Amino acid sequence: MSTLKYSRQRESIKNFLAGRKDHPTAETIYSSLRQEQPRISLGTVYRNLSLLTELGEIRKISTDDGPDHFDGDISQHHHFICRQCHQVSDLHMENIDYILDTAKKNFQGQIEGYVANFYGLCEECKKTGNRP
Amino acid sequence: MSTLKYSRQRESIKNFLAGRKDHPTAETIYSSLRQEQPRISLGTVYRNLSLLTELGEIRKISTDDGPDHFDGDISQHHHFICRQCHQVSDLHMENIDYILDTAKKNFQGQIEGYVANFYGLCEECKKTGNRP
DNA sequence: GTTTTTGCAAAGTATTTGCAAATGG
DNA sequence: CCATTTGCAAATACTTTGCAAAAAC
Repeated sequence: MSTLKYSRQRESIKNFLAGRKDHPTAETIYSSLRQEQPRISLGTVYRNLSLLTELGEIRKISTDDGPDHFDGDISQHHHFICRQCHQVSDLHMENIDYILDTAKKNFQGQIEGYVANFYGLCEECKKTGNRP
Repeated sequence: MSTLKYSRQRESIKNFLAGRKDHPTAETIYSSLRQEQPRISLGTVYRNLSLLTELGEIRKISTDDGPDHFDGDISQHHHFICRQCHQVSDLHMENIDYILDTAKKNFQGQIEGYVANFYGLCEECKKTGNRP
């Protein structure tokens, strides 16, 4: 296995994610970082996002459609995805990890984790009454 | 809005899904149906899968990586995705819809539904001791 | 006959990868 | 120096789409 070396790009990506409450896509991260580091490449962003996700330093949020989003907050929480504007927001709520126990009851394999995504209309889209 | 016309291709796709307990991808469905209908196209498969999903006659299963899977069983249940072989299996379990109520407590938007995917090692991969 | 659906191929979106050069330790 | 990371561009994976022909009604 290989040792991890410091990289300014990776550091920026981590910092960028840490400083935001929304959940940007690779493309968004790329565009933003490019203002400070004009030579950073999209490939590098993707490579580092994958690496950081594997390391468990950030979380990847896959939705039913569109690109993946990324979250610098790895604390226990879930996400809400608006079916209208596709915004991803945090959904801090009481711990529901007991659904793991419920799931394990009738399953032979080894369950290690779960992802719960909630769907609907975000506050904004609800207000503006946008149609499905 | 437009009226729906019968199509042999759409019917085959529905039947194919109804006759299986696994959760094939568009590509798998395409390959299988092609043995009976050599001229069916992948585009048609995708178009019908989207349509059937919108109509609520089948379910689309998006995972953290790889192509979407499809499920002909629209009864209330969840899915387990093996991190090793990427197989998707059914996880019939006690109803956990109350997590909706838990989620709604601290959220301003309108939550309409959720998707809970469970991850880990399937029975097979657990046995054969494949590494992560 | 009119509308919907198809097959085909081409385009679109999201992501990964090969490689030589740059950077880190 | 040697190992890792980068930028760039090309490649890949998955899905959607335009259009003329075929099928449904």
